[in-house]
Amino acid sequence: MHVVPWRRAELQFQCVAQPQPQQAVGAVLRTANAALPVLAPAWQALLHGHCAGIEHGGGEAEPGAIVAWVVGAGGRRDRQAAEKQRRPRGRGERTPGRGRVRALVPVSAKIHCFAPSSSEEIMTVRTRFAPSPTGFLHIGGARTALYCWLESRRRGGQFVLRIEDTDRERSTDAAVQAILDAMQWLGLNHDEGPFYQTDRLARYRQVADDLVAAGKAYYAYETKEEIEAMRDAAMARGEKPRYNGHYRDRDEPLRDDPNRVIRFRNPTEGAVVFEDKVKGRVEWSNSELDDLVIFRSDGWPTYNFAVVVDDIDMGITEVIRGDDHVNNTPRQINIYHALGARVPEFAHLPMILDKEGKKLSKRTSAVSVMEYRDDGFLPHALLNYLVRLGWSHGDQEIFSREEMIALFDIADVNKAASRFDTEKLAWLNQHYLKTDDPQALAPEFAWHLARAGIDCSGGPAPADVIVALRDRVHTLKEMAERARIWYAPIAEWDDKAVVKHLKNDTAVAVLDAARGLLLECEWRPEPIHRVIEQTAARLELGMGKIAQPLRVAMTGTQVSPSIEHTIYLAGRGEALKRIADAIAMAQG
RNA sequence: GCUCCCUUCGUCUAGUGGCCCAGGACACUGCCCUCUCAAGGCGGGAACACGAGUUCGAGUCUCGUAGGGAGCACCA
Repeated sequence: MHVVPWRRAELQFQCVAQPQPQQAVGAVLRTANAALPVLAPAWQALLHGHCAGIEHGGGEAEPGAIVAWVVGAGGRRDRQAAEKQRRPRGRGERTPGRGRVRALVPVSAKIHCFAPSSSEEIMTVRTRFAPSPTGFLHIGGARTALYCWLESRRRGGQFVLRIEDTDRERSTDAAVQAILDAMQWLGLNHDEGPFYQTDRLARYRQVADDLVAAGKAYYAYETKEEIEAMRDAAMARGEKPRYNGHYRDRDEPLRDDPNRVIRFRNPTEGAVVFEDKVKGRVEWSNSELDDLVIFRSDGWPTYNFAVVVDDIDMGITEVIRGDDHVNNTPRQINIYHALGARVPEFAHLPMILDKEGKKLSKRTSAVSVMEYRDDGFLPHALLNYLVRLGWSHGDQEIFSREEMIALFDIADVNKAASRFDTEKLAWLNQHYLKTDDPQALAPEFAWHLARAGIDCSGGPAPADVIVALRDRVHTLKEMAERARIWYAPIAEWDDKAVVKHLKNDTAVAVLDAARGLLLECEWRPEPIHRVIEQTAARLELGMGKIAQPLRVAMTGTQVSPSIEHTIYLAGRGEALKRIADAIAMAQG
């Protein structure tokens, strides 16, 4: 794609201060800064309005005049791309460095605004997520889906879900369902679909036939062995394995043959150029490309063909997908051209690696989104983590859904691959555990309790448990485990804890005193806290001497949330019973 | 092998030629707080892959080197 300059700012500067070697830099800058307000509108455009480059005025322009090109379409990438384009020029006429612009005083500044010239400016944005159902939704796919979703939401467009199931061997209904479930759990709702490629076979057939009829594709009959031999021969010559175009210009009559495929007649000359929103300008010589198969001998279209037909039919304007597809893009663009269709924008996202910097794999880390649910992560924590992996907005770490939608821009995504860091995810997860409304968290927590085999019907309200534990755990799974003590009797006593905190001189007195006060007090954490303080005051003991025996009595261990919460959550009856048991144990 | 892509603290990142002897966050670590464990508060160590070039000035622009990745299917 090319950059469409639709606004153009013309700034004219008079040269008053040319930086000289050794000259105080400050003096020059001061001159420049004084000039800034004069050209505020144009300067704003330069700074914020996607400046594509700065040029000396043409031949007729006054000496020192500077013209800035401002593009409407994108951000940083467009600028970089535009700079690359203007770069080739003679050494003698170097473009003035931008720093030097500040050393010039403007005599006039005007911006010409043209109405959007191409249809793409007006068209609503449509993105799509197109997984192939050969397994669960993995982390990389989830981020791609998130970015697609975000981009369509921010720009008021539509998000389409498409299932790419033309690989009949590996696609399963279970995988489709797993992906749908994961998308729903993450809350990435789609506006259209899911569309299934297997439902669209007739359409692919028709488009392929049209291409053949138009001479833009042709039948070929090589066997797989012949193709393989071709590839080996090319490799042996040190070349890239490519189809040799044997049937390209044969014009053989159509015949039935188990090896019959349709190949796309790829241009042999020239190059394919596109502006990737993430990677910047990508250029590909057509001589690197061969005539790819678009229809297989089994009667199904290949991926590269089906995506293009689908994306055209579904009106996709932004193709956002994994890095591994960059190499396919030039081929696909050629197909767009052959079909006379408008080429969408492309954005290829860098990979997500594991902690060691290797490809994510089941062996080293959790890869399925639903596995993260099982491990006790919140969907919005995962989303927040994912959105920051390869993208940022200044120093901000925490993003609500609304903020993500408002702030995200696919053009700001980084180019380099990033590593998945479970510890940072855990931190985010705890952040949301601490700040979310416990009531809102309760259903997901109850799901984890049930999953841990805990019957929460007779125990404390899940929301109360969340409040007591959220400062102490990173995941809901961990929280469910720690919550067990309030839903079931103490299963195991920590001997060390018993010896240290129950079998001592003061424990019985403490437990007895606390029991007396607990019998009467109002059953909420705050009054219970006051009971503990009263006990300490009455017995003239430190809080440690009071809280620890009670803690052991309540949990059988020396670790738990604050003592008032620990007691409160047990409920009055159970708390008193456990204290009585502990007194017996201390005396026995 | 060929083509394309990438490179700032251990990790995620800020960075648009002077605001940078590089900022934030996670992790690590010291102190404070404290009924345990945490959480929290205040500190600390820690990076521009390397080499040339352009420039008065380079993390930022150019070229090269090294390292890493992806693709090269009748898989998506």
